[in-house]
Amino acid sequence: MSEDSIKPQSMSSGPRNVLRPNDSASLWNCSLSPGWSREESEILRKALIKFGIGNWAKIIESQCLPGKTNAQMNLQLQRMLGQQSTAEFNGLHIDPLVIGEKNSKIQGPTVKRKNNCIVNTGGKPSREEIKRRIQKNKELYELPEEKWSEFELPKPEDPFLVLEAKRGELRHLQHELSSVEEQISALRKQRQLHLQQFPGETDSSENEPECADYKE
DNA sequence: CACTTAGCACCCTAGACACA
DNA sequence: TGTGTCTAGGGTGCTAAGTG
Repeated sequence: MSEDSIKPQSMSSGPRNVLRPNDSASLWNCSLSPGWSREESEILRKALIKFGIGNWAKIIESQCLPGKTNAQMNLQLQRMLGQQSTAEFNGLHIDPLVIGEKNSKIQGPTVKRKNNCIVNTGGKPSREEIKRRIQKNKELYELPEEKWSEFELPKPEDPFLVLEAKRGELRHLQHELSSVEEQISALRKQRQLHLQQFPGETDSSENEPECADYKE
C-alpha cells in the first residue's frame, strides 16, 4: 500500500462493473450460488476430490469447468466447505461437502459467519499450524486413491458444438414463447367475441395478471 | 407507502507464499 | 529477488422483511 492513511477500497462507488441477473431473491440455506448450476457444483466437487483441494491450475487445465476462474471456484469451495479459510484442506483429496455438513452444525456466540461460511476470527494461523491441520484433516477425511482416481470429469467440448446446442435451445424457447403468445391472443379474441354477444357481462380479465413482462 | 435494517452474493485487493 | 498465484477479509449493491 502506498497510502497507509487511506482505507482500502475494494470496489469503486457508483454502478457495479457487471450487471448480474442473479442479484436476486435471497438464497438462504442454499449451497449453490446463482452463478453455479447443480451440475457445475457437482463437477467442481468431483474435480476437487480428484485433483486435491485448491489445485486450481489442474482443474482449469482439465477444462471440466470452462469459463470458471479460480476465484469463482474458490468462492464455491468456501460455500461447500462452509468456511472461508480453505488452507487447512490444501492438496487433500476430500469431499468438501462432508466438511460443510460438519461446519453447518457448529453453532455458538464465538462462531462468526459470513455468507453462511465460518470466518476465521482467531488471527491468521502460522504456516506450522496450517501444516498440522492439513495432516490432521488428511487422517480424518482423505479418501482412498482407488475411490477418486476413477472419477470421470466432463471432457472439454468443441466450442462450435456448444454454440450450436445453445442456438438450438434458443430456437426451442422462442418457439415455446410464440406458442404461449398465440394461446393468450386466442383467449383474448374469444373473450372479446363473448363480450360483444353478451355486453351486460363484466370483463373478468381485469383480475388477470399483466402479461407485459413477456414483451421484449 | 416510504424508509430502515438485515442478510445475502459477488467483487476486489493486499499481502503471503511458491517457485524460477 | 522478481513474478505469478492464492486467499482472507472487507466493500458494495441487491432484495426481503420489518416498522411507523
